Amino acid sequence: MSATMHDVSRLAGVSIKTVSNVINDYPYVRDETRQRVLDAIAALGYTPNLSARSLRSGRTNVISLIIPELRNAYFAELADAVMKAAASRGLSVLIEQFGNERESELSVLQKPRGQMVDGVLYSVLALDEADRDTIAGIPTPMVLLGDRIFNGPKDHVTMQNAEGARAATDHLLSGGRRRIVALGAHPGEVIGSAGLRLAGYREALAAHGVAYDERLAIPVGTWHRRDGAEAMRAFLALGLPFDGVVAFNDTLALGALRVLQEAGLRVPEDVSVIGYDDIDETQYSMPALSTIDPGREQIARTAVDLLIERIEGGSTAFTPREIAVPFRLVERESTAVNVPAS
Amino acid sequence: MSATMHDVSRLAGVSIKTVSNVINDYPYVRDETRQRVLDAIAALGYTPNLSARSLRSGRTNVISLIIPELRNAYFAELADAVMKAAASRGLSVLIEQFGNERESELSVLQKPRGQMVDGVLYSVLALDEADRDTIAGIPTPMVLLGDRIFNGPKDHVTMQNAEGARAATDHLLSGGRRRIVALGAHPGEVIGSAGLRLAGYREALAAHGVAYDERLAIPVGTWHRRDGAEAMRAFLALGLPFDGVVAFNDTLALGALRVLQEAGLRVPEDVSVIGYDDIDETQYSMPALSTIDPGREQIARTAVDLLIERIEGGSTAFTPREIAVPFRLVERESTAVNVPAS
DNA sequence: CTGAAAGCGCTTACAG
DNA sequence: CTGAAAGCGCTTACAG
Repeated sequence: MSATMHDVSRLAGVSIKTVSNVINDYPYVRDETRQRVLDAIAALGYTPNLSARSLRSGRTNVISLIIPELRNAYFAELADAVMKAAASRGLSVLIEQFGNERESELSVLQKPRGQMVDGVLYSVLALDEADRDTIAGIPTPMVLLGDRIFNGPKDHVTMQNAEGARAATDHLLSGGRRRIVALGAHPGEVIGSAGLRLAGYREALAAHGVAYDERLAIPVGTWHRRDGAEAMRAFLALGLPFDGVVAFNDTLALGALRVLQEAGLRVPEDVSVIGYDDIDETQYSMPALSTIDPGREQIARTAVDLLIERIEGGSTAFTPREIAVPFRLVERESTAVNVPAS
Repeated sequence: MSATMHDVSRLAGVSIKTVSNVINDYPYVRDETRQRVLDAIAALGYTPNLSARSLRSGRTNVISLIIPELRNAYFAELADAVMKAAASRGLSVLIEQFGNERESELSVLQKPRGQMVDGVLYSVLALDEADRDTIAGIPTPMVLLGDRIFNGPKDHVTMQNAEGARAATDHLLSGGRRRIVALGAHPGEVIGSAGLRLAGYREALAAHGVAYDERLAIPVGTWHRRDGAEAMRAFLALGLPFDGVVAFNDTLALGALRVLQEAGLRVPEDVSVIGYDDIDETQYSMPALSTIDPGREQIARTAVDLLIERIEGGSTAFTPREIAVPFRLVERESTAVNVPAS
């Protein structure tokens, strides 16, 4: 029902190849011919059939972004950054969510929807080195975001988790805090964000000569606001002294903030609090939350660029690369007060 | 390079049509034949080429969702709901953002990416009745979300804006509040969310015999947290007495909440506050925010279902329908205290 | 229940 | 600078 290239070529009095040349900005078309074709396109309201183009060219110009959940502000902001980076390279983005279940993470990764996209950006959550072969076996060009799979089977854009957490902790220590809670630990984890951030926290303590007290490293499984609030409430009930909180993401920090204030503790006077991620909301919380900006925009741009190279180069062309994007310490109200070092 | 139907048919010793029948669950295939085909598919790791299928069938099984911005929690949650509703009907979702500029809203609507999707869900922001013909002229099956275009050119799923705002206002009035700020007005607007919500606010006042004081209807152009905070700060500077706030969305309410508390006003004791949208965060703010749940899940399901009907029925098959989804008042801490009626 | 054939609308060598 | 032809990998009548 809608016009095809044949209709355009007939109306313009040229061959279908010439129409294709005009559409694809092939340079060697006479101006007059080009104009005739352009006029015909406008007159017919012609738009190329993208399925036909994809079938023939093998490219869809769509990539997918596989994330746990869009309702999580961190991933919504990541998706926004990826969509903008992709748009600047002429790509559209198909978002797929897998939630918090390992099963569904695996099945989303493997389903044939992959046939409709040129490549995949995948923000790893539950999978780890044990799943290396599974991921290596996926033929679609793929770039990983996140931190769990090392010596990776695919290109990988990471943030500097340990370094960022170290800087966050150092920031509180430099403000005179000595009893600093680490909120969001995953005991036993080594290569995930929680493990790396805990390592950074410990490095900072060591550098300042402060002993690590494992009672201050609070385990929190999932990193939602409710989890942060509950964990902080439980910690307060223990009655241990503390003067700072390094939360392993902003959402945990915001949940903790609320509980601290309900308990009558002043932030930052009594407790200095810092998060991780620099989600938009940290600018507006009360008090505004200090945090680590992991370099989201740069992560998105880098990942899209690597993926395009993979797509164009054939996915097995060269060995996987790992790129760590620099972070930035963002100082706001929640850490604005120094105390005399004890 | 990857296997095709021909490879499968050759390996299974059947015709290509039989392979197609198996893949598409055509019932009249002998069990033994089906199994041979299934084995061949597994052996070759065959997955259908979706571009070829789309070219032939005219269907991509992808719809697009056109929204202002994913970083806004309301739209992230809407996108989540739409993706879940779409997935349950076998559809993927391509998200397109247009930001806050009218120009870009128009251009996203009209770009040929439409050729790659079966239909479009479009959350109207800046366009209105003046753009009716533009929207009517778009051939792609389309369902509108939002409130600005009436006697619409397309199917339309709306929330009950006026009724919801009326219920929110009535909730504060029933709690004894009499000087209620309306936060987020768009002066002169009639058919948009702001106009409708203001109308609902006024209806509730009238029903309680409270005179409308236009100094309490605070204009706020965009509805971000910063805007709510700034508008509330400016209002406090006027020194007018008030005891309640009906914010036209949750984000405004959260911004206002912070400023009220900074100014030493207690919520809900001194000022009762209610928002609109029921975004996840309202459960965790301090205090937890009362709000109107506009029925997001139902909006998403209804819109996806209408769109599928349009896609399957041909987009001009019947006259546009308008469906208003019921809302729900969600009472939380921010309105939990009644005061004696003055 | 299964097969042979046409064709969806493009792009891409190959010619000229 | 432009044309004629092949073919990407499916689905869909049409037969039998």
